[in-house]
Formats: sequence, structure tokens, C-alpha cells
Amino acid sequence: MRDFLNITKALADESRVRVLMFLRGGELCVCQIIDMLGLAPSTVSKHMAILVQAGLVERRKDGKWHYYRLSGEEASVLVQDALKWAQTALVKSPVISEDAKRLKAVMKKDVKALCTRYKPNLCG
Amino acid sequence: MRDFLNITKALADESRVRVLMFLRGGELCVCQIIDMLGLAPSTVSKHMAILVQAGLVERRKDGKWHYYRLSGEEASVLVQDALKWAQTALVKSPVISEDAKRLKAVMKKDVKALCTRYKPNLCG
DNA sequence: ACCTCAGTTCGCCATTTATCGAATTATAGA
DNA sequence: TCTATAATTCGATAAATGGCGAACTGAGGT
Repeated sequence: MRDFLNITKALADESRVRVLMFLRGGELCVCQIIDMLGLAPSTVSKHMAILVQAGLVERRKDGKWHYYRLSGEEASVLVQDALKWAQTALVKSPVISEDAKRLKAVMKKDVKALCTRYKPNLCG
Repeated sequence: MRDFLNITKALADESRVRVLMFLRGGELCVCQIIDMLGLAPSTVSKHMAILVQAGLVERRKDGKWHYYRLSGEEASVLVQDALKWAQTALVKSPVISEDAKRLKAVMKKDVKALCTRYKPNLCG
């Protein structure tokens, strides 16, 4: 029951399900997810922690960058079925289609340029 | 997206998923659900409204009694898949197994006796 | 017509949750 | 070693949620 509720609670927020749909195309850096959602880094971080806690996504660290991806074969059947259900449910959603377009644009940007968001030119 | 979130929010509460599991065996009167959950009638009523709103259950009125049942063929594929997923996810849950036992006992009771819960012998 | 009662709606309170900014952690680079 | 910065954790706040009791609604029964 606890596992089930962790999953349903994770799926009960628009920002989080949008993230799950972003990740269909493969792993993304946190900075890219922040850019896509337009939320504060701390907020996105908390959302990602909830998704990891539910087992829906996994994290990979590479230096300063953290990458997230959808859980795969190693996840429980419960999780895999939840991801399948969510994806088939949402592919036709206008919000998700719009996101898919924006994601293409974001992917074209340089990841490094996207991640450097703090005072890039302080004191000249 | 809205339909999806209505469903996931409805599924993100233990009392509500317990109700969905109660209803596997067929429709139940509200008084039976109140007895099973051990919550106030007003609280149960609100939960049932959320489940109906999400499309997961349907209501039938018969005189003073209101019966609820799981949505069937007439519901959207989204709803049907959600119900299937939830059921396969939870059949093994101890909470649900315990409920199944208690439900058998509740079903044996007379519905009328169960529903008359207010001052049954006032000024006697 | 009136009373009784199953169920819902309303109003309120406690808890949880989404969000942000500030402080902290950890890693890359100078 | 020191600085810069990507990301997380912490602390605070506003909104949403689950819970109850009181009042309301509607369908019998007398």
C-alpha cells in the first residue's frame, strides 16, 4: 500500500508528470528540467526527490551535473505499469504536446550555457 | 491532463483506494462503506464524490439508500486501465486482505441494521 | 402534513504540500 | 588552497486536503 501511494502521490502533480513525459526521450540534466518547468531549482529538486522516492526515475551524477532518467527493467512491475499507464494516458494531452515541442528547442541549446544561470558576468 | 490528475489525485489516498477494493465484489451501500472505513459519514461522502468526479465509481439511488459501484465498460479506457492497475497492484497488500475479511463479515449483517446508526432507542 | 433518518453540503480546524529564497554541500577549475 | 557554481537541503509561507460536527436535502412512514 505504501509503495502504491508513493506512486499515486508522485503522479498527482502536473509538474511531476510533465517531467516524466520529458524523460521519455532519454535522460536530462536538472538544469534542462528547471528550464522546461520554469520553477525554482529548489522546487524542481524536491519534485525529483519525490519521483525517485516513488521509484519512477533514477539519478546519475556526473561531476557537478545530475542526470535523471525513467526507471527501466530493474524497477518493479508496479512502477513499470504505472509509467506505461501514465504515458499512454498523456501522449494526446495538449500540455504534453506543447512541452515536446519546447523540449526539442531546449535540446538544441548547449547544456553548459543552459546550466550557467548564476551571475555569469559578475564584476566584468 | 485534467482527467489524468483527477484520477491520480483520487488514487492518492488510502481510504479511497480501500473503497475501490471493497467495490470489486459488487456495489455497496454508503452505510456499509462508512462501517468499513470507520470514518464520519460526511468524510466518506466527500471521498465518494471525489471518486465519482474522477469517473472511477458510479452512483445508484434507491429510495433513501445510495449505492456505489466501480465504473465499467461505459467508462473511458483511461479509467478502466487505472482501475485494473490499482487492483493488480493492491491485491497482495495486507491492508486490503484484512479489509476483504472484514467485508465478508459486514456483508453478512443486515443492511438495514447497519444503516440505522442514529439513536435507535431514544426515550424508549 | 409531519416526523424520521440516510446521505450530502457547509463551515471550520489540523495537517500536508507546492513554492520560494537562503544556507549548505560537493565538485570543477584556477 | 581558494573561488565559482550545480544541485540539494533548510526554513518559512500560502494553498490544498482530510477530518469532524452541524445544518440541509430528500425520500419513506405514520
